[in-house]
Amino acid sequence: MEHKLATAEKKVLVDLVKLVQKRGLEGENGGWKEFLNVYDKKFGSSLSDPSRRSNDVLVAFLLTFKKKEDLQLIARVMQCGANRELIEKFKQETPDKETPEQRLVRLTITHFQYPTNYLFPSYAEDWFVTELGKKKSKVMKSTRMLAIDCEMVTCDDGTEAVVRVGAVDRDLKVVLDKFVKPDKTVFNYKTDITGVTAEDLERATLSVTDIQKKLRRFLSQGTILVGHGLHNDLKVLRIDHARVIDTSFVFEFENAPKTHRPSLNNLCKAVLGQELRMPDAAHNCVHDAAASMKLVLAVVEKGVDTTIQKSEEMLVAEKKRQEERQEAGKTQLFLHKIPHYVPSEELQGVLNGDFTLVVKPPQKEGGYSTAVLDFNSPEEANEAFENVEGDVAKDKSGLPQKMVTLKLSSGLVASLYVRKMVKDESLSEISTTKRARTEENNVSSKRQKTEDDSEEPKEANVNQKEADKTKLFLHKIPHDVPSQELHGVLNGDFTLEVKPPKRKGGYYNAVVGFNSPEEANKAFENVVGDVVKDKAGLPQKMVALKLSSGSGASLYVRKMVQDESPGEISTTEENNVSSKRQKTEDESEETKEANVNQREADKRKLFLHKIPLNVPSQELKGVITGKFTLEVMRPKRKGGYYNAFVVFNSPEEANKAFDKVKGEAAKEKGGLAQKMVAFKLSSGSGASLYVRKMVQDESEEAEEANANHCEDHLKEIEELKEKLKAKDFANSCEGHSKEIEELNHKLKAKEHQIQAQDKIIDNLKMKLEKKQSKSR
DNA sequence: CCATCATAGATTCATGAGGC
DNA sequence: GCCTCATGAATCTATGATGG
Repeated sequence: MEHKLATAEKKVLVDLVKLVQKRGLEGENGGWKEFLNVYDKKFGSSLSDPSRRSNDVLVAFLLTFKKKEDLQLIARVMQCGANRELIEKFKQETPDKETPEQRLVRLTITHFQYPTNYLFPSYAEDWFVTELGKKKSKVMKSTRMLAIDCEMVTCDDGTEAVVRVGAVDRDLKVVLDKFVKPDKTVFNYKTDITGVTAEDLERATLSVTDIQKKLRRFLSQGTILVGHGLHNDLKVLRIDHARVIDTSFVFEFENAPKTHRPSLNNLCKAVLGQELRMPDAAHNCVHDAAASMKLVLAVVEKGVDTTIQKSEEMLVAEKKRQEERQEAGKTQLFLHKIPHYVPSEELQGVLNGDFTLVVKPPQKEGGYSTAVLDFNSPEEANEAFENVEGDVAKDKSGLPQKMVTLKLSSGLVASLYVRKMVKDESLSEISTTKRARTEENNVSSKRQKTEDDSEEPKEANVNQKEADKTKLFLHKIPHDVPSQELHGVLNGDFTLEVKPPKRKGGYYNAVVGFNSPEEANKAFENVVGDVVKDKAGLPQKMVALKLSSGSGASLYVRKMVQDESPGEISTTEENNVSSKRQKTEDESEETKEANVNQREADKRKLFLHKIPLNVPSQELKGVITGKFTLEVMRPKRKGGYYNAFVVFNSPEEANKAFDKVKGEAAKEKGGLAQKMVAFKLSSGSGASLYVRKMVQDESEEAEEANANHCEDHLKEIEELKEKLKAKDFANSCEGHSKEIEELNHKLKAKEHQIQAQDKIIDNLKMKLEKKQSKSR
């Protein structure tokens, strides 16, 4: 074995390692990755693609297998690889001697799916492995063929069992047609498909082993086994045979994707010009076996090409299906990759318009869901799609889609995709060939590009510098900062043009457009923060802002041009405190409303975080009092912590529950109320976690709270000032100057904080006023 | 209806380079 | 030294086709 491995072709070794990996087999050092970690200290499992490893490593890994069945599998794969090589070699050396039958065998066993589908665990005892016969050249030339097909039922243990076997020889003579008695209880006969009933099986006496025996005499001397999807049949019959022709491997429809294996029925229609069975009719294994034999004979005897044109009928059917899909798709939009934690109600907010929403839950827990939106007319669907914020991209098949990032009422940010179900009107003609389709795509992407090219640069080129003077550039904005909140960063009348992050979870940028250079300048000066130069020498300020969600964020505000006269507007001017932010026009009603709704929802929630993984979510119910539902989030990392939301029916209940939590109240970084809770698990061990409110109290009484907050700060400032004075007074030694400086610094920081708070309060007041005037 | 399979698309993760 | 970005590999998911 060692010798065989050492001299094997790289491809064989690579396939072997991949197969071993796929089957989850482990050698003495464990699986492939574990082996790498032990064997290769330098790269370890980071370079785990077998095809990028040397033969030596591959062989060393394969030699760690010592179990008998593993060794047998390895030997078999080696044999398989050797066979393939031999056949290729045979073909190259004597191309004229290859019989048509042998050519089909070669096509089958060199098919890329052959190794995964036709390597059976035939070392097991109840398997029947056929013998080819001694003389290779004779075997290669044998043209005897036998087509088989089976009908299977599902058993109560979920496995499949063969219940009927049909076999047909080269002359289409039926040599076997028997029912098989399964050795397990049948769960589902699937009679409409198999055509087999419980009654049929009452008379059956044969077992799989009996069938193996009956087939044995046909399968010597290099007889070729023929079938459609033959590996399925061989698997249930537990027969391992080396010379096979699988018609689903051999034939392919022109222009069909690689993965689309042809169905037996379609092949019959296209190659033989006759229908195998009426639609919805049950299968008959004798007919199916005969059909695959006829297909092979068509190639062998009539020289039919194995790459076949789709029949007129197929094309028509395809076209019809596509048209139907198009028609239905015109009034629909498709949402996909929706994270599991997005409640379906919140999806309504993603799009505007009148539609019905059908959500398909994720297949696995914690997976993604999809949803279909049905509109009343194609126009409405189109309009709703146009209104979605985001860049249009094409999915794989050329359908337009946009990535949407939405903020949930829970404070989480989720991203999902909105996809149209049809191509854009202008290119909606249905293409029938692949080439036409790709051409169409090229045209459309080109068209998009030229549009983009012609619009943006033209505008920008008119007078770049003049235009830039009226702009400020916000950059390094964390992705979780909603663009609406950026309005609070600057005062003045401006428009905001948001550039989405280049990568998910990355930072995004925004261009702020003012009416005049002066306004832009003024707004920049009013930003709280120190001016620094960026790399290119443009003035910029770092801004720390507090989001309505309570968390903090920082970003940069940069001028787009050099300062012409830096002293023109002084930074020490006092007008910044009282200036009120004007509401920009592009802040739509919907977003405002959505924000309000989110806040309302947030009020009813508490956020538990840093919950150790060993705390069962059930036990969390003991930490919080009251009636609530618990939404547990999955941990982001193994061995880390997890978080959870506690949702109450009303904000009051949430507040009450928070107050009742035992623990010292503190403020987290973003200023939200938070308590650390230590408690005992039922297992006896202790645990601790944090309970946090989701919102900072706002408007009405909340504003008062904010005001109090400010008063607190003022007090603190007074105190600091007094301290400063006292220090000054007590000793003016130089040794204390450092301390004084520090205190001064603190003072300044506090002032900044107050300014920021002021701004937020102003902001909120504005919003409140606006809302009240609206509701009147 | 179900299971299987391969694939494409998307995200996550790890890593190195480079800015601040 | 921390942070981001770019890159590529690994991993996950939905999909669509097959078979019964």
